[in-house]
Amino acid sequence: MSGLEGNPYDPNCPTRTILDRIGDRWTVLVVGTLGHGPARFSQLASAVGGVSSKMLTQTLRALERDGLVQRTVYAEVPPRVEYALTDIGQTMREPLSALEHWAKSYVPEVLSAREAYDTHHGVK
Amino acid sequence: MSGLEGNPYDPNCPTRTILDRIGDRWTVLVVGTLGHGPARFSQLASAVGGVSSKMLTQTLRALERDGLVQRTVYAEVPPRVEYALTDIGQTMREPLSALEHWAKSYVPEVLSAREAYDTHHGVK
DNA sequence: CTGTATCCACGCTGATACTG
DNA sequence: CAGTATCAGCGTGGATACAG
Repeated sequence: MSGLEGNPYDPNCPTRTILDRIGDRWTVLVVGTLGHGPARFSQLASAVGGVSSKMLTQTLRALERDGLVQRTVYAEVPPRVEYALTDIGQTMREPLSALEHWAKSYVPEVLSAREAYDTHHGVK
Repeated sequence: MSGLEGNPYDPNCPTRTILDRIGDRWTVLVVGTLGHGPARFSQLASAVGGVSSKMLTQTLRALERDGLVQRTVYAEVPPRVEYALTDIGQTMREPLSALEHWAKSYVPEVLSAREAYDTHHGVK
């Protein structure tokens, strides 16, 4: 019964695990970019936009550790490193797309609900 | 083009908006619980488990502000407050379920990928 | 019962500088 | 090119106490 309910700290709760991963600021953007095909570190950096190399590395490492992204280093000079979604990584795009689709459909309403709320209560 | 790509700080990016909301620790649990039907504050508290009243209130207020949850106060003694998903709130359950379903299917693999990774690299 | 008010510690994140 | 190292700031969330 560890789905939309359950202890949020339970490391065995699958939903919490994935939520913790996609809840950060860059993971979804990186997965979305890699969905178009493999990309190099610098390509990802400019495609995502505004991400520091530290954060990009950190995001990529987490994804790699989870088996969602494949990291390939080519022994060249200058160094070339390519990242690609694994098969599992690919499957994650679907629920993410569902979320994106929902967002595009309803967030405008959410935003206007916020305005209305802020108008009737104190806007800070 | 503000979907799985785009500026993560853009307040107009729908995906970012929803990700910011469900990325926290309690929102998904609360929505999941309310999916079974309306519930009172104390019912939510025990159903979710481990949440402080501060955090539960904060989560509920955010959901209410976004028009996803309806808050109804009954002028009784002792006070009774009931929370329920709005129509829009209900629609959000679908993409959340998709995510949950994905999680249940693939997180076991993710977890073993982590173990494998930690074995080959330094485990802390 | 249903919250509100404080205080505080932790972790995430960005900026900056440096390296193979 | 593709990172790593270090540091500092800020927000998020928990504990606790109190209130309508």
